[in-house]
Formats: sequence, structure tokens, C-alpha cells
Amino acid sequence: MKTLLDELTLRISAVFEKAGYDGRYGKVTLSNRPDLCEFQCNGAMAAAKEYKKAPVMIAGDVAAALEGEQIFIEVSAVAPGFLNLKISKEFLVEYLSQMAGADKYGLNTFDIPKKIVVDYGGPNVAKPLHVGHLRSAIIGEAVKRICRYMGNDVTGDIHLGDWGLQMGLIMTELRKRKPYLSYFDPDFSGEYPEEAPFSMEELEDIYPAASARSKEDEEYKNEAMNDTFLIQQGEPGHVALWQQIMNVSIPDLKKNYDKLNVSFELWKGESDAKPYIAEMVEGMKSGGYAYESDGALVVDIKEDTDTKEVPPCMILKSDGASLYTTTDLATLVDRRKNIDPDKLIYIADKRQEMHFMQVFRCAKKTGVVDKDTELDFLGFGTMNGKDGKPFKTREGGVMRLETLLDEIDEEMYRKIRDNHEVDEEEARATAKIVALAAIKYGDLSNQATKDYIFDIDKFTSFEGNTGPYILYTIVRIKSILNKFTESGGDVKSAGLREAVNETDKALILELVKFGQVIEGAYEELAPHKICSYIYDVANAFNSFYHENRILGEEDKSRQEGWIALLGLTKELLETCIELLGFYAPDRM
RNA sequence: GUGUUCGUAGCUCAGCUGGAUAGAGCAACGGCCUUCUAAGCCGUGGGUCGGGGGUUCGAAUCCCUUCGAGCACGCCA
Repeated sequence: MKTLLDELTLRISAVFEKAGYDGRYGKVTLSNRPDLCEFQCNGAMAAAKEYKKAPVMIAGDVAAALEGEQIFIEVSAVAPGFLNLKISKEFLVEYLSQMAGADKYGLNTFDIPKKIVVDYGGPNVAKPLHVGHLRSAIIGEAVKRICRYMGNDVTGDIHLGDWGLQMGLIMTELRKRKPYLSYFDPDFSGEYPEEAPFSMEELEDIYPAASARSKEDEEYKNEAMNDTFLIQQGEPGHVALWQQIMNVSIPDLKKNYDKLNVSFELWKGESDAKPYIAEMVEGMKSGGYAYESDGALVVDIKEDTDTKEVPPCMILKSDGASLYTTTDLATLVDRRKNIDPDKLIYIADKRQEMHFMQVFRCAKKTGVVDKDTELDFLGFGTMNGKDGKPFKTREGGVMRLETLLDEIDEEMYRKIRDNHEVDEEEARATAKIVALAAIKYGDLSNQATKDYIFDIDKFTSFEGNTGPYILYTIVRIKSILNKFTESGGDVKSAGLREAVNETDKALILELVKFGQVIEGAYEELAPHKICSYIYDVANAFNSFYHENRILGEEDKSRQEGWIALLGLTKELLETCIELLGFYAPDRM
């Protein structure tokens, strides 16, 4: 189904041609002067040069040629050359009805799905999730859902940080604390115990301790590097212990991502890329791409169009060890082999932009991916506190994600209790749902690429452009529809009617933008566009709600039309918030 | 130093593939509940879009320059 703007553009273009002008000037856009018109076409001003004619005259010609077109109820050519349009209620309701009856509300999905991998999350095992992981999870989940809704075949991969020095550090610290463990005995030949020799709580304590000590204690650091080496060499005790760390960590991570309504199809990590490294590096060497520089193995990735120095991409350190770049490249090898994606989208902190540019260029140059594989990086900004500086606890430390979520749950619970008489259990359950919406909407309503201020008071507010406000609007609609059903009405069989006044027309004009908005959000990887859309819809609905008494309406035909309109409004809002990764309660 | 992102109302943010009078929310002030959830709605005040120059019929938007802030710049991830 064509978007409404495309549909109108098609018609206006035809009229431009009818009036003797090139059809490409007939582009219709939303009006930026709603007081004057609903849609506008600025093509006459652009066409003025070509036809050496005053823009107003061209607009006038087109307006004249539009005589008899039923779909516009008002057409005017205005100085300096705007063509202002108002659309007929009949046409609008016809369009909306088609939308309501179409799959995905008439969205132009891909006929041939692309295979897409969305790489997001990126937590390190053995470390608790902290607020730094929040954005990747929230934005990645939304991007994944949007890609999928557009008809693509999408795989979300968490890409665990489960390799490298961090794992060695944990083992070294563990040996200091529990030297008697069989994992550390090189002569041990029996079965290693099934039970992990630590809890998640211990693990969380071990890493920071190890990390801190390695910075001061050279010998300790060397030991950790040796442990890292032994893991990579596949020494049985180290491998078994590594597996135990994974066994304890992953369920904990799953639990925490569940709380965020975030889930991954793949739980692969850096370690899964390891088997591909040797062959990949060999290929880069034999292909003549990789060469030695200061002892390290690098690949040049400069391009002619570069205006700046682009450092070469380092593949191996001078000691032969792999790096972040190496595992990311090898992961591409893995993904090509097992998934063969047309497109990969990486969601990570924007500070890693240079790293991904290097990986992408290197991958294309050395043939790790095909030339036409799309490699996208969506870099998100930092989450700052109210002071504009990176978000910290009151003590200045890194805040655990769990702590943050609990605080917001608690705040939401308090607000719900303040406002209504509800029993504790329901209030708790509702608080969780609303809190999730508050956090996600608060994040996603900002442009992903920008830094943003995480303001709990603002996000949990029911006023203004917030998640709770959106949910409240949906709950209101649900409530009316429920009452309508209880009184014997049938929502499903209600059919849309023409708008009867300005407020329901305004709501319809918002609803019909759906396809356009989703496409835009997909193309630009911009979930915030969906936020601003649902906010507009919610506002339009609330205005409508206050101007019209739906359940008290005496004209049954009119009432039925409104009920259908409410049903569709609810569906569209719920579809949108599902794309954003949260959902609405039935009451609040 | 090189590069990059950004600078819009007191605060938080939209708008940036050029269009008419730059929009929201919060905060402030004033209205609207015997009637579908007032966690709402309606209204008022508040901005030389960091400064300067240029391109254009037309610039918050494109180009140049300048000031200010953040970030990144081969052996961490």
C-alpha cells in the first residue's frame, strides 16, 4: 500500500503534467502550517526557473487543473508559490479503512527479506550489567524489532565478551582465593566437579578486585596473562573453569535481560570467533593485505577519498595475540559461514566508531565479507546524570543495572499508590510494566546518536512526552472499549465512518502516517521517530477524547465509527510500543 | 596536533534530504471534573536557532570561518 504522501504525490504529479509541467515537481509533503492546510506542494517554486514563470502562476495553473478532483476539498495557490491542500473526509476514511484491513496496516514490507544480524548487548561475562549496557540493549532490541517488522529475517546476537585478559584475571584471582581447586592442578586427571566453585555474587566481586590488583602488581598481571594464554591454548583445567564461569554468568545475564524485555536469538561470544582466527589471518597474509609494522600485523585501510589519516587496522599484536579487531573480524567469518547475512547492524557506544570503521573496511578489503554486504554501525551517545556528566551512583561508582531498575520500579509503585486505591499486588505488577516503559521511552525518545540526560523524575512522570503518558493513553482507550463491550457492543464489527469534526479528523490524519513513520525509522535506524509519532497520536487522541463523549453518543452510527477509530488507534499504538520493546497494562 | 560529533526557550529535547509565523514537554501563570481514568484537556508568557560571512527567490537546515563543549586517534575491550 502506498503511503498517503506517495499517493497524493502521484496524483499531484499527474496534475502538474496535465497543466504542462514536469511531474517531478509534484511532491506533496505534510503542511507545516496546519492553520492553513493539511498538505502542501512546494514544487511550483522549484519549477519557476525551468519555466521562467512566476511560481504563483504555476501553482495557480496546477490549482486550476485540480478542478474536479474529488479528493481535495480545498486547493489554493498562495504567494510566493505554495500549493495548499485540504483532503476530503471521504478519501481519508477510505484510506484509513484500507489501512485497517491490510497486513501490517499497509506498511511496505520487503518482498524479498534481507538476512540481517543485529549485534547488540555486548556484556562481559562474570561482570554484572551496569547502566552502560542499558542503551545497547534498549536501542538494539528496538532496531531488531523494527527490522523484523519490515519483513526481514533478523537475528539478534548478544556477542558476549567472554574471551581475553578479563577471563585470565578472574582465574588468577580465583587461584589466590581458592588454590586448592582441582582446576589449578596441572596433574589432575579426573573429572572436574559439576558444581561451579563460585556463585554469581562471588564472581562479581572477583573481577573488580583482580582488575584493580593487576594495575599495581606486575607479577600478578603476568600471571593473569599466562592464564589467558592457557585458556587460549586449551589447557583442560582452564577450559573447564572457563566453562564454569559461563555456566554461572549466562543464566544471570538472561535473567537481567528478561527484566528489560530484551532477548537474543544467539548467545555467541568472542570465544566462538576464535577457531576462525588462524585461517583468516593466513588468508590476509597470503592475499597480500597484511604486513608487519613495528612487530604487529596490520592491514592498510586508507581510501582515496579520505581527508584524514586513517591508521592501519591491527590484526595481531607484536606478541602474536589477537585483539578486539581480530575477534570482530573473525566473528564476521563465523556469521558469513553460519548465517550469510546481507546486512549487519552493530549497536555500540559511539566512541567505538573508529574501531568499527576499521573492521568494516578491513573486512571488505580482505574479502572477509562480500563487497555488497551492508555493514552499519549505530553509535549511541553516553547516558549522563542530571549534572550532564556520565551517570554514576551517589558515591561516584558505576551503578548496577539491577539497582537502577529497582529504584525506578519503586518510584513507579509509589506514584501508583499515591494516585489510586489499588491493592499492593496489582500496584507492584503495574509498576514494573510502567517502569519499563518509562526507561525505554525515556531513552528511545532521544536521538540514539546523541548523549542524553537520564532523569528519573522526568521519565517516570505521567505528564508530557513520557512512556507513562503513552501507556495512560492506551489504558484510557482500553477502558472505553471494555465498557462498550460490557454494554453489549461489538468492537470488532464496528466499521470506520467519516470524520465528523476537527478532532477526529486530526486523529485520523495522525494515524495514516503509520507506514511512512515505520519506514523512516527503519531506513534511518531511528526509533525516536516512532516515539514522536506515538506522542502525536496520543495527543490527538486525548484532544478528541475531551471534545467528544463516545459512550454517551446518541447517534449510533457515529458512535460505531468512533469505536472503530479507537480500536485502530489502540492497535497502532500497541504495535508501535511493541516495536520499541515495551507494552501496556490493562489498568493503571 | 589531526579528525569527528554537537551548540535551538530557564531546563530537557524535536525539527536539519532548504520553504510560509522555529515546535513540544517540564517549570511559571490562568481556566475546565454531578458525565467514558483530571496521571487529562484548553489557554498565556518565554528563543537575534553560539558569533560572523557566503550560496539561494527563501537558511535552524547547505558551504566557509570563528568561539565553546564532548569524543576518538595501532599493540585495552
